[in-house]
Amino acid sequence: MLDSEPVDEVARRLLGWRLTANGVTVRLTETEAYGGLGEDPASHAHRGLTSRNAVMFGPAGQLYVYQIYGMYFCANVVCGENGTAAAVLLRAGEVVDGAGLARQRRPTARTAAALADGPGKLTLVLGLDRAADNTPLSGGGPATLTPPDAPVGPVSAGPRVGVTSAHDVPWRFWITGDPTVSTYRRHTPRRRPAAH
DNA sequence: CTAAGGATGGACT
DNA sequence: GTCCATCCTTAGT
Repeated sequence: MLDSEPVDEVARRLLGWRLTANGVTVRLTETEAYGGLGEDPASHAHRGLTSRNAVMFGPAGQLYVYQIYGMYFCANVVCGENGTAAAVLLRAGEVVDGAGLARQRRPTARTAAALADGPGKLTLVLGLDRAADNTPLSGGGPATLTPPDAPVGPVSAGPRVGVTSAHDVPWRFWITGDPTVSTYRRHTPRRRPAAH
C-alpha cells in the first residue's frame, strides 16, 4: 500500500493507524502528503537528493525524521517505489497508550488532546529524534506502525500548514471533528531584523 | 479569540 | 547569510 498508491491517497489512509515508540502509542488523526522531485515545490525532495532527504528516495515504510527550527523534530512515513521521493508527514495524534510517559515528555500540555496536536509535539511524546531517522516502521525499529482496529470516521482535506508554495493543493488530511487535530495557521512571513 | 515575536541550529544558496 | 513541513508566551481585540 505504501509504495503502490499515490502519496495523497496514502496520507488519507494512514489516518487511524497507530504509531508506537518508546512506551507511547498514538492514533494518527492528521497527516500531510509531500510529493517527489520536481512535482511538489513544498517537498524537501523538490530540488533533488541531499544528505537530509536521502531517506525519501529509498523504499517505502521507512521513517524520515528531520530537525526543524533548531529544536523540534518532524516524523514522516516514506512512500513510493524505491527511487521515487515521497513521504507523509505525521502532524497529530491521540495518545491511546502510555499517557503517563506522554505527560512527562510534554509538561506544558494542559489537556490530553494537546499532548500531540502538532508535528513537533507528536515526536516529543513518542520520544523520536534524529536517531530514529531511516529506521523501519514494520517492526524491530524504534517506532512501529500498525493498522487501525476500528474504521475511522469522516475525513476532511485542506491546504497544508506552514507551506509557502502550493497553497492550492489540498494535501492535508484529518479526521473530521477530532479534538487532537492541530489548529490551522497560515505560514508566518519572515521578518527582517530591525534596521538601526 | 487572533496576532506577533523570540528561541535556536542545521541545511542549503 | 537566509530559510524553515514549529511551539510557546505575551499583548491586543
